[in-house]
Amino acid sequence: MPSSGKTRPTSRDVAREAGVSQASVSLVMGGKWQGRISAPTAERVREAARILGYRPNLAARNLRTGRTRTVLLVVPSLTTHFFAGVHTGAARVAAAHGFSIVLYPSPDGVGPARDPFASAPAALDGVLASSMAARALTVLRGDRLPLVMLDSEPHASPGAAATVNLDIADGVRQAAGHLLGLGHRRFLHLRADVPSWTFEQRA
DNA sequence: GCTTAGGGCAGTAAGGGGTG
DNA sequence: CACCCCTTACTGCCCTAAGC
Repeated sequence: MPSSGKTRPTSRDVAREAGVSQASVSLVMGGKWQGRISAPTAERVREAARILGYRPNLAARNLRTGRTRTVLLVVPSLTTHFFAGVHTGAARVAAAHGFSIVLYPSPDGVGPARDPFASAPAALDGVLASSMAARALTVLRGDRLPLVMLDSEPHASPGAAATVNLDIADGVRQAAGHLLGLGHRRFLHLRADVPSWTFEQRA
């Protein structure tokens, strides 16, 4: 049972329940026990954790590792299907790698995005920015946070670890070709009045 | 009012007991 | 002696209590 009236069991509680040290619990729960802990002992630890309802304390883990396994996703808008899709995909991939995504809307994708935390570099492990200008993220990421740019001008993000873009120009060419093939000859391009690399490519 | 000590929690390097 | 399995001791940062 959880010790000393606490509402939440700790790894020490699990260790006591399983009859092992706290370090062994850490190895088993972290999936790093193979070769260091016997299978029966690992199973005993897992069973004790299950009985107590133990879940690792993320604050303590972050304290020890100095990492938060949290990535900030910065998007210009929360009300379009495109960015909903970006978030869904990012969250799915992040979860598969043990990361979580914090969504942060920065309505002006060009101007500087404000830091939503007291210090983003202390609260985050990285920044994903969709359809933003890299310079808009200076305040957010400082000179430490890794940055991946989505849907952004490839050569205007010198600090980015990677840039992921759709082949917008070819997509528009194909769409135009399709319409031409259907016999259409006059087109209207209705575009947003926002200075954006994506819109320029599309135009 | 300021400083110091200690608690909280999980991760990990280093080390030790037991066995073949 | 080598290896397996596990423990010990320490670390990180922040907050609070205790002491001066």
